Amino acid sequence: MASKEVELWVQDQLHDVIGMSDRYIAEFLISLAEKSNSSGHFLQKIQDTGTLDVNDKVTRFASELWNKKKRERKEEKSRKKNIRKREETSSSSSSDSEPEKKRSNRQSPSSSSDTEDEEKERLKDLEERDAFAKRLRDKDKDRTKNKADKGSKKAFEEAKKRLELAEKDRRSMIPDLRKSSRRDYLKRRGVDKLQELEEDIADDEYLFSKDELTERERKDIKYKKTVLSLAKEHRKAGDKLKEGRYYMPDEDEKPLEKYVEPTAEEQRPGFEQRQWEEEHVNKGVMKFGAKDAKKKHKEKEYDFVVDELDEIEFVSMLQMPGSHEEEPREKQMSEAEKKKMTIQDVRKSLPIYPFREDLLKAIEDHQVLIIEGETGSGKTTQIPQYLYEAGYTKGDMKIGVTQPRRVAAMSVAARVAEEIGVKLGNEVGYSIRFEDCTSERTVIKYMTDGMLLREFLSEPDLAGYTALIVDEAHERTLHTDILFGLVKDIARFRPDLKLLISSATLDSDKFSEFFDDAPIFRIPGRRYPVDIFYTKAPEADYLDACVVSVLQIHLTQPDGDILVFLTGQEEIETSLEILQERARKLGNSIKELIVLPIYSTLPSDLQAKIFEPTPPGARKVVLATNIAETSLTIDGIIYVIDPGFCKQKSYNARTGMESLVVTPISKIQRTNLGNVVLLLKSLGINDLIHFDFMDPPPHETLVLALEQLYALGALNHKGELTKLGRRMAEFPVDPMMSKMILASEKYKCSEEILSITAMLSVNNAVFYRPKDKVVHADNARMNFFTAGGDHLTLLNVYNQWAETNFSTQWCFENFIQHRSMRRARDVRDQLVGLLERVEIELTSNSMDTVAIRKAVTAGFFYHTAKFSKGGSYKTVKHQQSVMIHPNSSLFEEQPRWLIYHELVFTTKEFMRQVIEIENQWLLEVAPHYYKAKELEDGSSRKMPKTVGKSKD
DNA sequence: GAGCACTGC
Repeated sequence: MASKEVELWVQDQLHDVIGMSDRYIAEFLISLAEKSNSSGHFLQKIQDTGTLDVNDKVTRFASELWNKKKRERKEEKSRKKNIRKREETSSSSSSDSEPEKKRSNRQSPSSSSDTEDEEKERLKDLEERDAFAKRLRDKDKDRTKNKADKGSKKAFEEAKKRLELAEKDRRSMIPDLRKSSRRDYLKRRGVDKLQELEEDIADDEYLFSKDELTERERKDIKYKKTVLSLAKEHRKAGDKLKEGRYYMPDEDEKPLEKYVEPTAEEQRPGFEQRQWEEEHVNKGVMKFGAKDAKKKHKEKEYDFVVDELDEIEFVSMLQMPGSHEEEPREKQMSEAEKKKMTIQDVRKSLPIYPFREDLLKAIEDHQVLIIEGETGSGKTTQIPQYLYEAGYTKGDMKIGVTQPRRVAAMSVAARVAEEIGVKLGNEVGYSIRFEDCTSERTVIKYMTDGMLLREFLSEPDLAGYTALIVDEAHERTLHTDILFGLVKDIARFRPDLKLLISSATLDSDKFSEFFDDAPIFRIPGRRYPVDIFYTKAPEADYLDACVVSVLQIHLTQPDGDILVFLTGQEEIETSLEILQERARKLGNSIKELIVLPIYSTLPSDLQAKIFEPTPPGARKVVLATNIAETSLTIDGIIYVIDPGFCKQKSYNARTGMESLVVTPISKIQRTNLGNVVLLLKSLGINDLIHFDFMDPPPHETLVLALEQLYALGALNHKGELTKLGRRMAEFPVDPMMSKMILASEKYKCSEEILSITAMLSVNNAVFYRPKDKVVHADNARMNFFTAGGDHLTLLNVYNQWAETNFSTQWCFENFIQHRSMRRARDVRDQLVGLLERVEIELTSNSMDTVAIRKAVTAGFFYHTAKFSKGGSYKTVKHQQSVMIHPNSSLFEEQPRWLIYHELVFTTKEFMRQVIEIENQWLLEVAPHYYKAKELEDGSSRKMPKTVGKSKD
């Protein structure tokens, strides 16, 4: 936990060290220090950001800060005790004392301490809450029995499809490659990188010559040397190498037939035949980013290219060798041979296989094990099977495996089901939001980490599991972080539960430390060699460079589609135009170039175009945002152009220190913790301040979340979960939303509120607004405007869509994004189920917009703003100046009082999704939070009367 | 008068 004291100290020092100071920089440096395992390491990290010249001052500062943090951590550790009580929330009085104090000062309805009545009410509520929780548990028991087969066929097919298109490994490989390419690009930007590297090595040798080096440091130095020598060789080779690259062909020269000196391999007899076979095998299996071991082809087919016309300067070039290189490349097998390879053979060929026995032994010996292994080592698919084969699932016990992404959970489960030879959903299943493909037979269960978190609600001790694998732990989502704290705790009182934390190389030490120095099991080796090229990417005009690269590839390289990563819609549209224009100019002299854009807000029918097979003789270019990085797979892509730029506007990014922003400061600061707090409280964790987070969120963020939950009525004045809070926890939405949903019971409009919630949760992706049809799109949007505000407009959209029987065509005609609507429907369906679960009836009251708006107010009274002057608003609690977003239906109306759904800071502080309310409602729905005095209008003029019916 | 992208429940 970053203490205020240290932060202030850093801010102070910064003036001296870099001549300026800023809170965010201070926060950033502190978090950097926290993540470093020595002050030297910390200094290196500072250096890596490329923003500070490392001089004496900086060095001294770094060492002081690191030591401060170290001391702080020590103190923290000794203070921490596991205070948590594990039974279903007891009504004991152990609770957060801090927020309580704050609350009683500021917000308690009566300033006096607990009256008798209050105490009675509290106890009654707790009783009701526990009774409710028990009912839920009973319900869950019944339900798990008939989960089987529900929707599993559809899910099975879907997963199969996904599997064919994509394997998990390639999904994670591409982002890894991109990440490392970006990281290195940033690290190495500068004038002469080679020189710097040389100096670096010299420095290392000088600085650490006397120290005992760790394995990694040795590796690191060796790596640097390899890079240097390769790069030097490359330089020497100079033009000779360049010739092998793209160039603009002369008119009469056929680029593809350019003569190349035959290699030894080529001179061996039968080469052409082999080459032909290879080509055809590859045609069959070539897919974008297919880095997986199963498809057997080498990685070299993908070039990461960014270059200017004929000036390609590699900053560094190296091959990360694969441990299996000495074996014949399986790629060279004939198709018939390939088929012979049974699933078992494939399993045995994975890098993890030789370690099977050792691994099982280690798992047997240790309760918690950190598993470190490269992507592609087979850990995700194999370890659960090893455990299964070793009998860990005897007696209907389960092995749980978490994945950070839905598709990963699905496709890996499908893969493993296939390997074991069972139907997906039977012994092997997966569980993700909107889709539960498991049955009572399921013993290996893949799921998203968020799903496991939800599972805690109904099974707080995870009694059904003998082993839990947290895969891709290095991705560190908020969910996994919480999961770590929970499982670490569970492991203490369930010694039979095995805990495996699987991670790529970087962070295993940190995981080990967190899990009380758990041993690390390393799986060495990489299945296939991977080539990485870093280019000295020009910072300016990189868009142009991309376009040039595309054309170069098109003109000079063999068939195969191109994928270009760009940062946003605007750039995609620009390059689309340029490419089409240039291709047109070249006319019939070149093969057809099909340019297709893809970004998240593009309607799905247009998105689908990128999956259509490329016609013979043509080449497809896909211009994509990061969307393609993780969530889709395109056949036929052979060339990937990645300029290494990543737009990352963080909440804090307004400091002008852009290079610092490359590392986001903390996900937690941008996330609403309320949800998490509610979940933890529901799990009986009362003392959140001392919850064992791997990286604790800022203290204030936690306290704020607690305060907000109190105001919403989810916690009582002792910080205990109320019945309302327990019910709210069931909903996978932010607390204000779940409060709004629960409040709809009282106003008899739960149907409407659910629709609104669903629509709000697909935020800002409802209306489609293509650049070339702005006017039409805006008109279409305005046609949906409904008196009262944006929530009602969204409701209107949903209802109209529902009336057309959820028609795609209708969406198309009305500039509505069908994909978002489908998601809204999924969300809504889920919410309907949950509403039933928390014992609330579905009721509809669509005409009474006052009721609907009151329900909204009951959840969002925090977000009240009052008209001030000059078209601007002031938030009631913080007197912050805000504006209505220009897209809002109330942009011109400017009602006196309104509730906003969220604040976004772009060019100004905007309220997005606003709804008109009356100030009196605030007293009705949140009397404990608002005093009548705060809500005085300050004007003699009365508000237009709209009570009972909305205008219009 | 606006406008980076993506993941998860």
